[in-house]
Amino acid sequence: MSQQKNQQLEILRHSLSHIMMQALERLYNAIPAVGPAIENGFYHDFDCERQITESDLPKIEEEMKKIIKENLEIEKQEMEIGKGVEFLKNKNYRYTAEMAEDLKAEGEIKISFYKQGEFINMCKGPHLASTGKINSNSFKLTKLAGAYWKGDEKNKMIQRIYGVAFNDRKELKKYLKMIEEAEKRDHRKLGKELDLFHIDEKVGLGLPLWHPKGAMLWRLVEDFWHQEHLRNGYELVKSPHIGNRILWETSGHWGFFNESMYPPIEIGQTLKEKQKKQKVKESEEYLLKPMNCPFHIQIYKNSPRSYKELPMRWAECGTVYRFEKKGELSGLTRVRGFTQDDAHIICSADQVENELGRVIDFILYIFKSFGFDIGLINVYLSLRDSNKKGKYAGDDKGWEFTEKMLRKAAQNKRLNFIEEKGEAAFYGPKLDFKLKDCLGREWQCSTLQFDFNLPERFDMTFVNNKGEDERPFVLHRALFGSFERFIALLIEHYAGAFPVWLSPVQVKIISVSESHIEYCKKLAQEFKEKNIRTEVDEANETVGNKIRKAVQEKPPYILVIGDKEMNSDRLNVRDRGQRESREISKQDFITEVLGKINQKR
RNA sequence: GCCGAUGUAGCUCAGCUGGCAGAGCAAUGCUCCCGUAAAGCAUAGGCCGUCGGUUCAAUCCCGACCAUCGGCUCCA
Repeated sequence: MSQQKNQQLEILRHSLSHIMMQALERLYNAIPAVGPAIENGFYHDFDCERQITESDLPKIEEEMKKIIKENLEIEKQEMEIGKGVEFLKNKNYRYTAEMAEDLKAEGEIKISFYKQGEFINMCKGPHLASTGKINSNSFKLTKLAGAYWKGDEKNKMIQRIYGVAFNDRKELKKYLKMIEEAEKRDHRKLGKELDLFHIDEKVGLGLPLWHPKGAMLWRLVEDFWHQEHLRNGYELVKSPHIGNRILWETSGHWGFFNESMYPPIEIGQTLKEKQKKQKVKESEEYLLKPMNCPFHIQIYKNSPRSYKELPMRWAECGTVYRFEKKGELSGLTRVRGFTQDDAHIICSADQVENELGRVIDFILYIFKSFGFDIGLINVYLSLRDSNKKGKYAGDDKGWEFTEKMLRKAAQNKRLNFIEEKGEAAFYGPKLDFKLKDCLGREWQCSTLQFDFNLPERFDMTFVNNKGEDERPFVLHRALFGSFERFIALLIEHYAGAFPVWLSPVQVKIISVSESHIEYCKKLAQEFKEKNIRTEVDEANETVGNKIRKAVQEKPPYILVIGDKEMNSDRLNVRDRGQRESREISKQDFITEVLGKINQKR
C-alpha cells in the first residue's frame, strides 16, 4: 500500500476513534482519555460509571453509524492553552485536561480542538472533513479491555474499546478472514494438535512440559545453535540453577530485579527438618537464577586474565526463572521458567565495536536460517529514560558512551531501527529484535546488551599490554532470546509444517495391510540408521484413514507401503501439501531426504 | 496484579425457562486385510473448573476462588 493511502487510512481510523467516543458520551456519559489510530484500527480510552460489556458493543456501533449518517462537519479550533485547560475542566474532561496541563508545563502556548456536532475534545489531528466520509460497513468494534491511565499501573484503570477499520467492507472482511486463518497457526493450538508440549497446572504455571516431538524440535534447534556457535568462535560454559544471595547482591539483581525474582530458598536444613519445624543452625539464602551473567562473570574471575585472552565469548543455554505476574503468562511466549541461549562476550574497549558488529551479523544469520525475513523483524534500540535514574545502575558517562556505541553498530549494519527511551536493561542499553506472533503481537527474541555495570560491580579486570589492570566490557546477547519463545514463533511461522531438517518426524510410513507391517518396520529401521526420523503407522485402519491422520501430523513425507513396494525397491511418496503421490527408488529417496536435511541455511 | 470474556469426556463441541449428562473423534476389544483425507460392531470414559449459598431439586441462579483467552502493566 502506498504511503499516502496509509496516511489516509490512519486519519480515517483516528476519526472513527472520535466518533466512537462521541457515541460513548451520548450513550453512557463517558469521559474521554486518549484515542489513537493503531495498526488495523483504533481504540479509545474512557472513564465511565457503567462497566461496558461485550453486549453493549452492537449498540455503540449503531450509535456510531448514526453519527456517520448525520454527516457532522469536523472542524479544527485553536485555543490559548490556559483557556483550553479551563474549557476542558469545565467540561469535566479531567483526563484531557491533565494532558493539556502537561503540555502547558512543557511550554506549549496553543492547543487545538476538533469539534463534530456536540462533541469537542483536544486533539492534534488531522481528521476527515466530516463524519459522513466514513463507510458505515468498513469498521467493527472488536474487544474490550482495561487500561491504566497514562499507562502507569499506579494510576486508575479506565476502560478501552478496540476497533478495526478499513476503507470498505471488502477490506474489512478480508482482514477478519485473515485473522481467523492466523488463529489456526497459534502455537498453543498447534502444540496440542501436534503433541509438542503442554503446561500442567500440577507442575506449575508457566513451566512447560515438552513431549517427545516437542523435545525433538528443541533438540534440533539447540544442535544447530551449538554448531553455529562453535563455528563463530564461541566456547561453552555451564552454570547451576541457583546461586547464593551474595552473588545477586553483588550483581545488583537483588535490588534492581527483585520484582521478577522468586523469593530465596533457605539452605542450612533439609526439607524434613523444616517440616518438623526444627531451628535452622546456619542459614544461607539461595536464589533461582533470573539471568546467567553473574555465573559467567565468576568463571572469568576465577583466574587472572590477560589482554591476550580477549575477547572471550562464552555461551550457555541456561534455564532461568522469573516470577512473572500471572496475567502476563501466555503459552510458550511468556513463561516463568525458560532457557536463554545466552552468551557473554568479555572484551576490551577497542574490541567492542567489532564484537557488536559480529553479534549483529550472527543474529541476522540465525533469523535467515529459520526462514524469518529481516522485513518481518522490528529492531529497537532500547535506551535509558534519564528521568527515571533510580531504575538504572551506573553513571551518565557510561550510559552516554554505551548508547552511542550501540547506535553506531546498528547504523553500520544498516539496521532499520527505532529508538525507545526507558526500555534499557538496568545495567545498560540494548538492541532488541522482535518477531510478531500469529496475532500480530511483538515478542522480543534476539537481544544485544551493552553492559558497563557488572564489570564494575564484580570488579572484573584484565592486565593490558602495559602491565596495568584494565576494566573489560561485557556484551550480553541472546539470539533466540529463549528457546520457549523462539520455538513458539517457529511453530507459528511454519504453521507446524517444519522444513525437513526441523521436522520431528521426517518420514511417516503407512502400511496398506497387516502383511506389510514387518517390511514397514524394516524400512523404518533402515532410515533411522541413516539418521532420518521415521515413524510407522501400523494401525488396523484403512489406508485412507491413516493418510488422513498422517497429513494432520504434517510430516514432509508420507510413504504408503503395500505389495508393490514390498516386491520392488520403489517407494510411493506423498509430499506434504500434495494430493498426488509419486514413485521413486529407495536409494534416490534417501539421497533426496538427506540432501534436504543438509540444505538448512 | 488490574479490566473483560470463557470453563461440560483425552480432543472438538451440543445441552431450551432449574427436573436422571449427550454427540463425533480419540481410547480399548472383536470383525474386516483394505492402495492415498474417516470400514463395521461393541465397550469404557463425567465431582459439568473448585468451594460455598439459594431451592424440594443446581451443569443451569448467586458469591468467592482457580485456570484459560483478549487487553493493560511488565518482559526473553
